Amino acid sequence: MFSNWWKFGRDRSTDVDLFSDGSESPAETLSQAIRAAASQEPDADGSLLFGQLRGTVVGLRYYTGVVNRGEMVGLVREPHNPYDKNAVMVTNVLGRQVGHIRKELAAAMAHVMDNNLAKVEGVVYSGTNNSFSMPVTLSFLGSEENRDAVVKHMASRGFKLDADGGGAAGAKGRSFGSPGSSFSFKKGVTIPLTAEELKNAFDNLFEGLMQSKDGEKEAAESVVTPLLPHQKQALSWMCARENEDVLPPFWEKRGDLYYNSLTCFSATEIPERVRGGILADDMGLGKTLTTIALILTNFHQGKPLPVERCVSCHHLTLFCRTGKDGPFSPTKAKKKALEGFKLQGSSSAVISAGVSSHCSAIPKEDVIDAADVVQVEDEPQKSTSKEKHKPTKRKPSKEGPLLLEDLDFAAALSCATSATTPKKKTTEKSKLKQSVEMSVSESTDDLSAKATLIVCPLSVLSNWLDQFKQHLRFNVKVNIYLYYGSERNRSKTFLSSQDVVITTYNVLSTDFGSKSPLHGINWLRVVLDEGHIIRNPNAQMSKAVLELKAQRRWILSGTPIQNSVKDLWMLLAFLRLKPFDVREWWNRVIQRPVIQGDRAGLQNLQNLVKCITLRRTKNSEVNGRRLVSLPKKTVYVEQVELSPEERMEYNLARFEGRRTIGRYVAEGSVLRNYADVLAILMRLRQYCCHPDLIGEITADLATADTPAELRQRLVEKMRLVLASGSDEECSVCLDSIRMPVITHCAHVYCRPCIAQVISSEQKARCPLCRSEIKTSELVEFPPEEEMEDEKSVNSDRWRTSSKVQALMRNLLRQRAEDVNIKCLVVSQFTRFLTVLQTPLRDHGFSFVRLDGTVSQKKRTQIIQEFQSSAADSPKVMLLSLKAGGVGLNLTAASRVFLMDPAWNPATEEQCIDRCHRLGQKRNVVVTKFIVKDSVEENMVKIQKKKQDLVEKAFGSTNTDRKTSRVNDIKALLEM
DNA sequence: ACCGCCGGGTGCC
DNA sequence: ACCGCCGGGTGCC
Repeated sequence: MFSNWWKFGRDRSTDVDLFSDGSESPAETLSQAIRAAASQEPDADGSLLFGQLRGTVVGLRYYTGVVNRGEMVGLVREPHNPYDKNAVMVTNVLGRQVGHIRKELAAAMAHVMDNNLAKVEGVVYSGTNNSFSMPVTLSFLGSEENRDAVVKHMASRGFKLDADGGGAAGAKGRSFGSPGSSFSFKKGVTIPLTAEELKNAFDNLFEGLMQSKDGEKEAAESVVTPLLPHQKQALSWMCARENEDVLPPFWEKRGDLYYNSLTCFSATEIPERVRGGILADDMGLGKTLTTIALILTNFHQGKPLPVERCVSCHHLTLFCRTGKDGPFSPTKAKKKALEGFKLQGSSSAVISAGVSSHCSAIPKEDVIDAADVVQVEDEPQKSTSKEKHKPTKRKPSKEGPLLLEDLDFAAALSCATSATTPKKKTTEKSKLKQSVEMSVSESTDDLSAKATLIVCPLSVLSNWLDQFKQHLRFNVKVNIYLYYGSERNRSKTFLSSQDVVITTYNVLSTDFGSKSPLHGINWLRVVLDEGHIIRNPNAQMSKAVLELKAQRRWILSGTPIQNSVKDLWMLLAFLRLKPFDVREWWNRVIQRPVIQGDRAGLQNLQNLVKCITLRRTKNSEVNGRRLVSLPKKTVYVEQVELSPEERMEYNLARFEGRRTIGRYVAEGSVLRNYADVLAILMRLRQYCCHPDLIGEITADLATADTPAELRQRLVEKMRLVLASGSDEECSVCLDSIRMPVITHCAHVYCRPCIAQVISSEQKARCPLCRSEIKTSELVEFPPEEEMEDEKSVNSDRWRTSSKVQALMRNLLRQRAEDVNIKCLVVSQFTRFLTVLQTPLRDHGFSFVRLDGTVSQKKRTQIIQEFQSSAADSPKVMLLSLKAGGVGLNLTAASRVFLMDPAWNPATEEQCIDRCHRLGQKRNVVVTKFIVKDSVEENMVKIQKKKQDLVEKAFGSTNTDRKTSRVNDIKALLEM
C-alpha cells in the first residue's frame, strides 16, 4: 500500500498511463492512499499504552497541511522515500502532509512501525513558534508482549518512553473523547460502560433517528406512486442532505475558521460535505420507492431529472443492450440478468470489440473524461501561505502551492508542464487538460455527472427494475442500464450517459480487479442497497465500493449494524465522512474509546450516526399515526381435547414426570437436573401434539453409575431437547437461544451469552447451577447435521392425533371458503412437521416445508415458490418456529396455525409477523392450538406472566429468575 | 591564509 | 531559523 501510493506520487511524472495499469491500486489522492494504508492495519482494540515521548516534526514549510493546538496527526511510514528509507511522514486530519518526523527519531520508529510492534499516534499539544518544525507527542500503543521490545528498542536509540505522557502537559484536563483520549486509558476519568450497557447502546444506536420531522417533499411528477407521509419526509431529508451546505458532524464555524471539535482540527476551507447518508428505514417502509423518487426529483440544484415523455410507449424503456439484442422489455431484462453471465459468453465479444476500437481510435491523453479529473478545492488559505513561505526558485512557479495539496495532482501537473516528459505531448493538449481540471475544480457541483449507480445484491436486482416500472409514470422514459451479465456494455461514455445504472456487488468487485468502467465514471450518485453487506473492510467488494467516484453517496439498509462498532466504519468510509474515512482516526476517536466503555466516545458515535442517518421502524409514528397501516390481525386460541387413549398415555407420562421432578424439588436439585426436567416437559408437550414425536429419550438417570455418566446423559438429553426444535430460553439474556451451546453441567445458553459470563469472571460458574464452567467444555449444538428426517417417522403405520385432526378440520374449512388463502403451519417440532405431511398429501394440499436444515439457497427457492401467486403454487407452508431470521417475508400467507405454544411469546409474535407485515393485503387470522388440561395450558399462563414481567421492565435479579424458574416448572405440572 | 572571522545562502526526509 | 551549518570572501586597525 505504502509503496503503491508513493510510487504513484513519484512515478506519475514519468508514467501518465498509471490508470491503465490494472495491477496498481489506483489511489487517487494522498488521503486515499493514507486511508488505504490505515485500513490495512489491524484493529487497535485493547492496545496498551507503552509510553510517550516528545518528538519533532520538521519540514513544515514544504507542505501546506496545517495542524492546530491539540490536534491529532497521522504518522505514515514512507519506506520508499529516496532520502531516507526510515522516513515517517506526518499528516493532518484531512490527510494533508504536514512534515516529517526528525530523522533520528524516525529511524527508531521505523523499526517499531514496520514490525508492527506498536501503533504510534501523534498529537500536537502546543503550537509552534516557527514555521519550520514543531513538537509532537507520540504515544506508543500495542499488546503487552511487545512492550519490552518497543521500550528497549527506543531506549537503545536514545528515546526514553515516558509512562506519564512525556510533555503532554497540554493534555491535562482534557475530556475523554477529545484528542486526549489516546492517553486516557489510565482509567478513572469516567465510569466505563458495562458490556450490557454497551450492547444496549448499540442496539439502540439506530433507533429513533427521525430527523426533519416537519419537512416533507413531494416527488417529481414523473413518479406516479403517491408517497406516504414518512416517505415524503425521507425525500425531503435526502434532498436536503444532497443540496444543503451543512457542515459534517463535529464541524463548526468559528469566526473565519472551520473547526472540528473532536480532532481539534481547524481549517480555513470548508470541510468536504457528505452529500448523502444512511437511509436505515425498516424493511418495507419503501426505501426503494424513496430512492427512486430521489433520483427523479433531485437532479441538479434541486431540479428534477429531465425525462423524455412519449405518448405511445407503455412501459419503462430500458436500454439493456447486451450486444445483439436491441432494447428489450424489463421482464426480458430481468430474465436475462438472472440467467445471465455464463450463458451469454460468446456475444460479449461484440461489445468489448466495439469499446476497444473506440478507445484505440483516440489517444488516451486526449480523452478528457470527467472521471479522470482530480478534484481539488482551491481556497484562499493556500495563496496566503504561499506568500508567507516565499517559494524558492527551485519550484516551478506554475505549480504553486496548490500542487502540494496532493501528490497525485502535483504529479499530474508537473507532468503536464514539464518539457522533459518522455511521452510526447503537445503543449496544447497539456494545457487543455490542465484547464479542464482547473475549471472543474472550481465548482463544487460538477454538472457533468448525470448517472446514478445502484449497487445491490443479485437477489434484489429484479426488484429494482420492477419498482422503477411500477412507480414511474407510464409515459416517462428513464434510461436504465442493467450492468450485469457477460455482455454488459463497458463503455464509459455509454454508462455515464444513462440516468440509472444498476449492478451487483459481485459484478462491481469482479470488474474492480481489472479495468473497471464503473470506477472510471464520475457518478452523480451512488446508492448501495443492503449496504450492510459491505461491512467487512477487507473484502474485495468493500474495496471496490470505496473506490467509486461520486458526488453523492447513499447507503440503504434495514439493518445498518449487526452488532459492533467496527461494522460502522465501512459505512462512514464510503460516505467519506472526514476524518473518519481514515481508519486510524476512526479507531482513535470513536472505536477504541467506545470499546473501552467511554461514555463520551459513545456519545460522539451517537451524534455521528444521528447526523447522517434516517431510520424509522414500522412502529414509528408520524403525528401519532403509524407510518403504514397493516391489515387487521386476529388471534384465536382453539382448545383441543385429547382422545381417551391419548389422555391415558398423557396422564401416565405426566404422573411419571411429576414423580421425578417432585424428587428433584424435594432435593432442591431441579436446576442441577435441568436437562432432565426439560426433557420431561418436552415429552409432555410432544404428547400434546402427536404421540409419535417422542424419541428414545428414556435413558433412566437413576441407573447412571458415576457422576460423569450422569452428566453425559444429561448433556445427551439436552441435545435431544434442542434437536426436537423446541424453542428453549437462555437464562442469561432471557430470550430464545441463538447459537446454542450446552455446558458440562447440561445447561444450555447462547454462545455469546455464556462466553461473556466466562470471560467476566476468574472462575466462571454456570448461572443456573453454579457449577464451574469452561469454554473448552462447552458442547456445540448441533455438533453434526443430524436433524430428524422423514425416515424416523414411519409413514406406513401413520396415525393421527387430536391436534392433527384439529388442524385438518381448519384447513379443509379454509379451503372450502377460499382456495386462494395460503396458510402457515408452524411447529417447534420438526418431527411434527413431518407427521403433518402425510394428511396434507392425503387431502391434496400442495405444500412446501421450511425448517432449519434447509440450505440458504434452497430457502430462497422455497420462499419464492410459496410467495408466487400462480394458481398451482403451494397453499400451505410447514414452517419450523425457528426457521429463518426475522427478515423472512411470507406475506402470501394470511392464515397462521401455531401448532404448539413456545416458551417465549416473542418468538411466536415474530413468526406471525412474517406474514403480518408490509405487503400483506388481507386480514391475518392466527389460530393457536392448545391442548386442554395439559402442560400447554400452563405454558400459556407462564407466557402471560412473562409478558407482564417484560412490560414492567425486568428488575429481577438472577436469583429471582432462578426461583421463578423452579416455580414455573412446578406450575407446569400443577405441583 | 594548510588559519580565524565575517556575512550571505540555506535549511525535512 | 532571533538558530547551526556550509563554504566563499577575505585578511592589522
